Amino acid sequence: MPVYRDSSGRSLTDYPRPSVAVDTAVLAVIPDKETLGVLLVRTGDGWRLPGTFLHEGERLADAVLRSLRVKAGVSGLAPTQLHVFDDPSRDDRGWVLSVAHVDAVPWSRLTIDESLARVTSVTEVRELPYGHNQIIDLAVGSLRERYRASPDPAHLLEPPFTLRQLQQLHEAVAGEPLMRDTFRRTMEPELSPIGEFAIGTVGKPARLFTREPTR
Amino acid sequence: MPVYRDSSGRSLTDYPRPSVAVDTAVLAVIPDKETLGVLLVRTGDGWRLPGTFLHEGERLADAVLRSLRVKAGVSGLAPTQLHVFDDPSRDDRGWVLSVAHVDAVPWSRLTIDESLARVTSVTEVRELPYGHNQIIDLAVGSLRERYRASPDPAHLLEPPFTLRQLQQLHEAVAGEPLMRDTFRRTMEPELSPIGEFAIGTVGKPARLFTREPTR
DNA sequence: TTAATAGTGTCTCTAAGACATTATTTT
DNA sequence: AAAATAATGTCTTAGAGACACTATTAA
Repeated sequence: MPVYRDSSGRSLTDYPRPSVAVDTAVLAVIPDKETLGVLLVRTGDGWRLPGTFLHEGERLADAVLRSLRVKAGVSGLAPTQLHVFDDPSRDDRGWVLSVAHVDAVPWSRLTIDESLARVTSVTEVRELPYGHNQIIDLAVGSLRERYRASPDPAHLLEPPFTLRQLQQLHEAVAGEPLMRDTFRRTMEPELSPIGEFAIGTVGKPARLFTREPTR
Repeated sequence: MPVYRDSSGRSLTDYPRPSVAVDTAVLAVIPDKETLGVLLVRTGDGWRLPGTFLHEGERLADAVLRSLRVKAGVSGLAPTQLHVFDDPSRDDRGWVLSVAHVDAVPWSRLTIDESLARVTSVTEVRELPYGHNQIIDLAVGSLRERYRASPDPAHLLEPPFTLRQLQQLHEAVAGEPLMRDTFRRTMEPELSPIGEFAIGTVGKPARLFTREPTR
């Protein structure tokens, strides 16, 4: 295949190009705390979001998946782009653009090597390098937005589940209590009762739902 | 300044890197048509969105502004990132990432060289190369979202203006008629009457507003 | 039986939508 | 005066929020 030449006879690689990295905020609901946490990996002198440089011919999403397989043992995610951070002085190693990503994962699917990574509650994250705090803010806002109007869009809950379980998940994501009546009215049209009921719980057994829409 | 070396003794530029481009959908309301238009520039064999390669050490937003100064004679914009297009086979010239941007500009500030560029109604845009149709769709959706809840956020209208002028602008952006009562109730809290009235118009003179919030 | 929780009914208040009425201008 | 448009009032309906009541389980 012939190399493209522009009007000055130069190929694309004759011009300066930045390195391109991906950094990802992997969010999960921490079971005991009932709150959103973010996956951080250890560096020489602190913590940062997992990230990697884009390899030749690689898709951004694939670079994200590759970085997460190694650092957190998770696969099968579907990362979403948030923003490109492009401040030339952002990274002291050189000219590096970073494409920030977000995804959410069920806690049970995170298999973390404690010596390499940990999950920190988003309200307790310290100052991170490379503007990673800003990525976390964007990521949390983005996830909260998605969870406002529809039931568990990131599939953090394994169906079937009860409305209460769903609401507790949404409250953990939102970081605040939600109103029961409004929550039910908003979510129920997008749920299907499977005709069975929760067992072994105190109180009247709750109907079990799947995420399938009613229509 | 010493060059950074990784654990293999290589610098960042020893690894393959993509070229990074910016492509921008510049949207404006076409006066006669009362509809959204997008700025297209001529290429050898058709039309495309204005774009350019990122120069060394340059910010993405500055690359956008540089490309638009030349092609459309507009300056002072504030482009917003939409998405990074990263399909390695997207551009037949090589490995090129494109960061799509959007901005809106008052029609009166577009000074177009007819031999280089034109503005086409977004409903009449033909098939474009490099996935540029998708950028236009994202751009229009993004602008419509911004205009749903607040009065002329992109400052397409020069204050002072009447509620009718504002509604006509919003209808051009939305691409559909809006309900007068709802529109007024939504927008009026974020407008300040300047105490003067439109003159030379048929009917009862309308109050003039500025975009300043009432609080 | 009591405590806990689910499911359902319903009251009030507000906002959206729709429409009518009045005010004030140009033609 | 007639036509046009702005400004305002108000009626109806739907939904949000709040709360009460009933149903059904475990302890």
